[in-house]
Amino acid sequence: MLNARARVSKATVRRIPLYYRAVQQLQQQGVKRIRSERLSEIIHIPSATIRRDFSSFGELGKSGYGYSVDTLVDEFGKLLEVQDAENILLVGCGGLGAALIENNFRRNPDLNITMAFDIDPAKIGTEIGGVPVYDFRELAMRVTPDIKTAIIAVPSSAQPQVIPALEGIGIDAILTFAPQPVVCLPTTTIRYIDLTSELQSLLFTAHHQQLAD
Amino acid sequence: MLNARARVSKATVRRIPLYYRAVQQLQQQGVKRIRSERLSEIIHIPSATIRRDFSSFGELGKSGYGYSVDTLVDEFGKLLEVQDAENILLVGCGGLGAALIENNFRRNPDLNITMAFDIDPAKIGTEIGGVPVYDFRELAMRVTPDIKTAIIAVPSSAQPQVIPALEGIGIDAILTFAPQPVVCLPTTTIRYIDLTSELQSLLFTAHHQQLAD
DNA sequence: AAATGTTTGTTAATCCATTCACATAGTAGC
DNA sequence: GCTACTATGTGAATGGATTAACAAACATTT
Repeated sequence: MLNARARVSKATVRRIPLYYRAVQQLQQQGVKRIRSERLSEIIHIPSATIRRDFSSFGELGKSGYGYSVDTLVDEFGKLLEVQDAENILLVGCGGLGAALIENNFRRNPDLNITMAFDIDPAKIGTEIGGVPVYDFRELAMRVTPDIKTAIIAVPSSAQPQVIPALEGIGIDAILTFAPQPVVCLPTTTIRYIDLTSELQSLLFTAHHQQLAD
Repeated sequence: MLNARARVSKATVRRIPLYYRAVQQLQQQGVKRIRSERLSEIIHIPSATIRRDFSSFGELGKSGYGYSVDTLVDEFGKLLEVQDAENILLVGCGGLGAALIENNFRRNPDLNITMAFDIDPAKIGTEIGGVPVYDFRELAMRVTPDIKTAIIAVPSSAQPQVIPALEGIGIDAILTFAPQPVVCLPTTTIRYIDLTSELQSLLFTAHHQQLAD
């Protein structure tokens, strides 16, 4: 599994889910073996990059043969720990939060939003897509100790109060849609999805493009 | 404005929206000048990176003084073309699509989702947050020629049909939530937001982290 | 107006990631 | 088993982005 000698670069980490999804699809199609060159055509990542990425997880392939699809599914599955379910809490049940609950990463049975929090009395006590919505002030009371991951979909201004509360109950991985930059504990891994920034930088590139990007 | 001699790196482009948002906030707070060192504390980007980024747009600052907040707001506003409204169409009015319409980038009056498309008869003809939902088969008929930008929030499997249709009506900038990699015209700028991948790579980092990231 | 202090813009150094290119190791056919 | 292919894994080269560090430019104070 994780090759102690080789370090896995950040860029590689961001690609693991793409690899995993692609080899899963191949497996479902009954494909048994895959060459880096062919995989490159499917996911639009250069074959040299694929080979280097794969090799940082050990020697997964065979010269003159390629990679066994089953092996890749296994290995990436282990890397992403898809065997043990990841229970996730969500803070903020506005339109975006509700959409995330309803979606609930349906393709990935190991990813489950199991509870949600809000401060709106109209929402507290209800269920969204079978997921109970609790009062955010009852966070510590309601949360189960298996939950280490949170998704934040609250207005940016509310985020500075949310993060310390989450850290206080043992959350160490946070995905947030609020662009407000925050200070968090060194043990907390945080990732931002900033929809407005994505759109604005996309438009900048489109408007100023000489060459395709 | 755009400094012809200096080229703007992709990494810089992705930061422009963050800079714009920060200097707007400073302006609203009545702040007149800002040093790169101080801005660095606010947005958590190293001051050297900020200075290098800013200098790629011309000499915006003054030695021994810093940057005028008003100048920065002006310049970044011009770069992002916030004076002329960008009309956007949305394809796919499921939970996520509806949430995006209702949000509609409210902080940015220049970004407007003005029409939406779906193939569900139950949705066609309705309005979501004041935005009309049309039949996707009427795309060419309904679209106005001012629209050059689209957001796709359809199931991944439907995306290969959606993209060529959009390109056919002159769309050249696409933001999509469907991770399915696609081939598109060289003149089309496309950006993916892949929620599952973001979450999976976040979890990988959190689980395997020795050092904070 | 001179002296002191501050902060930029940029050159050089470093770091990280991608890509090339090929020796090596294995496959497939005969 | 031997020969001709094929595709990996990786050392070396390249490219892109970040960071350090400082001369030059301006502000401020006296």
